[in-house]
Amino acid sequence: MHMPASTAHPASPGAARQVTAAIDKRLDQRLFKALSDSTRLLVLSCLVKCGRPCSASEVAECCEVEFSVVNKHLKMLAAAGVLSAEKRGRTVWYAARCGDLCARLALLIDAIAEWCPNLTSPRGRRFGRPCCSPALRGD
Amino acid sequence: MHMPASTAHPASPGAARQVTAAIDKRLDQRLFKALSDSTRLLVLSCLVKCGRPCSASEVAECCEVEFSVVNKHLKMLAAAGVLSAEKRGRTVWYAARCGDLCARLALLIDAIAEWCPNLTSPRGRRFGRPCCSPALRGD
DNA sequence: GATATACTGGCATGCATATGCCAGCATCAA
DNA sequence: TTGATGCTGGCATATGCATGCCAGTATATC
Repeated sequence: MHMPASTAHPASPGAARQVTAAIDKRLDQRLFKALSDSTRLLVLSCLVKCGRPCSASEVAECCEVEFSVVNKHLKMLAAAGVLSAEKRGRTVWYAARCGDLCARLALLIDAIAEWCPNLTSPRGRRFGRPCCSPALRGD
Repeated sequence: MHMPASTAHPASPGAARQVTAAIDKRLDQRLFKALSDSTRLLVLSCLVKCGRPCSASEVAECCEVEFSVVNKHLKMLAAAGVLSAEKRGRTVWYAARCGDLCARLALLIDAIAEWCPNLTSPRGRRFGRPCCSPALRGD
């Protein structure tokens, strides 16, 4: 993982690491991690479609996944900010924090939009121009 | 405010699996996977900040990561649609497809927005109402 | 053709983590 | 109190995958 630094490349290794540190913060790797597992997507979809807070045992029953597995995924999703968790008595009620989820994904869009200003997505949202010219990209 | 645990769940297991299948397509798990690794984020940031197509060896030197490792990550990012790849002679030129990336993330927003209509993000984008009422969530 | 360059693909290794089981704790009802 | 319920956390196992090495292939140059 260690090679001599080069002057040929526009972005120095140090600069790249700084950029990555920023990306790690702004793109929120934990959110991607949380959404990159199929079981967690199943759990999330269950809660979103349910539309009300559910207990871990309800979700486990709905998803047909072992309780302790679902429980751990629920805690992870809550830690990533995708779910809200509220303990009442001996039961923890989990609910999809759709508002937060949308907002955080919007922040991702904004972060990437800063890289590529003035680009328009197919759905009509405005982002920016491609960061690489068509001639350079070869398209 | 208490949910009887014995009550049948609104979303049946079969329905949940169907929903998940849809989410797997629309939320594009592969994109999350591609963005959930720190080395791949480093590679992506290098290419984004560079602003022009780079060869695998350039990226490897820039990121101080072993060539074959970078090469595999570049292929994975390209397979996820994050990078464009064009072979010219014996060199493959990779470039960040910022436009596509923004567009695909916009699709994610749209997908989630359908779950939670009429919600506004802190940056002023409009998404929807929370899918769970404050009373049910206990806020 | 000979050689150097650039990439590809396979394999082994180590690490992270998803899963499943289970003991234990906290809470509630009788 | 006692028993039942619901969740927590630890452990072992299995799996996926990131990494690194290396042999092989494709291409360009001499």
